[in-house]
Amino acid sequence: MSTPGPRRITIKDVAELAGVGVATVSRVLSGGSASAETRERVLDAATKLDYRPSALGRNLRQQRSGGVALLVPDITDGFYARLCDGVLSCARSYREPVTIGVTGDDAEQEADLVGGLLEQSMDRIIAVPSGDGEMWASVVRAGLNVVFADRRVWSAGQHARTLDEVPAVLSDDRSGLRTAIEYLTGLGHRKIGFLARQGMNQRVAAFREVMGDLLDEDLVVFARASRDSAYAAAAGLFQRRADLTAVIAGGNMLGEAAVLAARELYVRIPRDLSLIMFDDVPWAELCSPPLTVIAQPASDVGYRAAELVLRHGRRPRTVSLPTELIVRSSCGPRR
Amino acid sequence: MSTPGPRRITIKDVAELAGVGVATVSRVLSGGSASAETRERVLDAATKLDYRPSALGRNLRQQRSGGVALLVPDITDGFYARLCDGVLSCARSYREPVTIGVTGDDAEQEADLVGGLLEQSMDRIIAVPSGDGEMWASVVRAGLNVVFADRRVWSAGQHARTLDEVPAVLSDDRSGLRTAIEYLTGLGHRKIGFLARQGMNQRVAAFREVMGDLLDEDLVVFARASRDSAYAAAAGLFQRRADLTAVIAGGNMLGEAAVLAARELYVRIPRDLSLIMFDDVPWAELCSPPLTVIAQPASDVGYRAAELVLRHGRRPRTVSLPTELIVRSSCGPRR
DNA sequence: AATGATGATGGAATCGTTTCCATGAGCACT
DNA sequence: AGTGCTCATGGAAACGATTCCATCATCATT
Repeated sequence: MSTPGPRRITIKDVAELAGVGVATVSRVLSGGSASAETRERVLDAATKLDYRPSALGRNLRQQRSGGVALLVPDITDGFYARLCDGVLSCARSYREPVTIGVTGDDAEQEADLVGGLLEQSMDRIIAVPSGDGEMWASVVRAGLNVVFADRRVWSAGQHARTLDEVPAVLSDDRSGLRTAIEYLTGLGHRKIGFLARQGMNQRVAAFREVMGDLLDEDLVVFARASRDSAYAAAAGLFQRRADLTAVIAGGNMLGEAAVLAARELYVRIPRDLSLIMFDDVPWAELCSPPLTVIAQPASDVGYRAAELVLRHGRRPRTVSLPTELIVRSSCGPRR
Repeated sequence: MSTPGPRRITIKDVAELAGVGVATVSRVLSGGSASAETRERVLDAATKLDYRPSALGRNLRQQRSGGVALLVPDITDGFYARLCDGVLSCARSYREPVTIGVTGDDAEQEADLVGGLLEQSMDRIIAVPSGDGEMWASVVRAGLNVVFADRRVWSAGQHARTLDEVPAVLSDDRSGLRTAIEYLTGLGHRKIGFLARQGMNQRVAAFREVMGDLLDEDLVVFARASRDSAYAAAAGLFQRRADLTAVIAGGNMLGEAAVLAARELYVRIPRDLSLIMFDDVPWAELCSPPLTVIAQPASDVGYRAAELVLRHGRRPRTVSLPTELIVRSSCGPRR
């Protein structure tokens, strides 16, 4: 069926043509020391033969496969798509392949995925973590090079130490939220709701903190990862609490759900309800009315995380990227 | 710094504990023949030691690394994000890791990426191809297992044969376009424009064909992959041809650009201009006015493509998935 | 001149798996 | 009893790189 084909060019061929040993070729090609003359001969031979080192051989020897793994909850969500894009673009400049896995914000799936990566001897992971600290702690202790992006796992119990060591690139939810809430209170709003997705602990915590006395725990609701669940959460909140005058959606899917639910229930934005959404997606401007948003540097988060995991130099504990309130037309004064 | 740690459990350890040779262990674990008793002993030993085969060793021996590569123009585009999601979800059920690369619809970057994959000895690629046939033909001849998704490369010259053999999963642009154009002509439109992105040859060809006598070549315009370019193309078209009464956007980024440009230029949709967009994204419904779209089964395209490349059974040449016109409010009668 | 330090070099081991091949046992048939 | 067949089995050879280690040359220092 398939012809034997031309044998792959190996380091041995290069060594032979250059009249040196394989060890020397390896050294030259990976930047080790060698005399100028030898170096030239080797390089010559390599180009003449169009030699491409096999990642397979290298990987086995080094007991680690190259490349980076990236775990996100949902690649279909514009925010994570941009985050991926950032990672991809950084990894590209290092010529490192990126393996992507979708966790669906589910601890079990995440653990599964990580298991697969372990089997592949992947030792660099960028993750938007969903699972419990237990699992991540064990991964870190196994010597894997982990960087968290967008959120980190809560240090719990005995693993606190291990997990606090893990670098993370986050967007500064708190400051964005603060600006947003100040903006809303400035417009007279007092009953402000928050639409969250499970796993958004950090963001919710920031909301609670910034709201301070104004906080009404009954106004923060959680949805699962699906669109339907987001819609249900939004619709439920709107119906349950007629006194609600403003709401902050914790992500673009939540925002979408809020707009839809509002429309369905004849709640007019911004007349009856002011809406601010986390994450500035292209359609926020196309929406009717154009949505006021807290813009997040999704792509930068990914890029920086990739840098952290790839450069591997001195590692700052955690970096926090600024968010920005972009005012459009979805907020109005309290009526 | 790092402790030597417990040595990895290898097949040799299992063999020793089970009192058999490594060859036997390998056979048992990969479903070869062995006596019932031996099989049990091996399986026992493996679980007792919590043995995980190393993908590295296997890969080197088999001269191919597992997993699938996926090349898309832009992961930030909702359509391709869904396509990725489909691939990911299929690959998951085969426990195969997926490596994603972004081509930016650029032949050179694509070739670069493919080079990287070659180096990794990846031999299964799902691609939304951007590059020339030359390159893909050589990849296919090198024995790689390629499946095209969303579009295929045009068979040119001597490579026609090779490339026609490559399976592809496409969405049936033609039928969707036909319905859309019939819908528009039914509303009285005659001057119908098409906003395309470079590389959308197939879709443009379908447009030309379906339009037949109505086709005005001056009304089909091309943009590059960026948002800005899409906006420029749309705005340019709207300004240049005041007699335009309807336009079809070849993708969601083009549609977005069209809405924005129209708004900017005080072109009212659907009063002054009817708009139909390829791809039903969540925000199409949130847009003002809600957009009439040609829905594409992006996720299915990805899923089927992954199936094709992974199952590798008898391979149908090409499969075409249906598209559907979803009428909302962005089209009106010609004025 | 003897000694030591430095640097370039190549042979060989190593990584963990799959697979080729030879061996030997068991069995049926002549 | 001898022959041939089918199995299960294990040793050993790949796969292609990196890297340890020993060797040797060169040069400076005492």
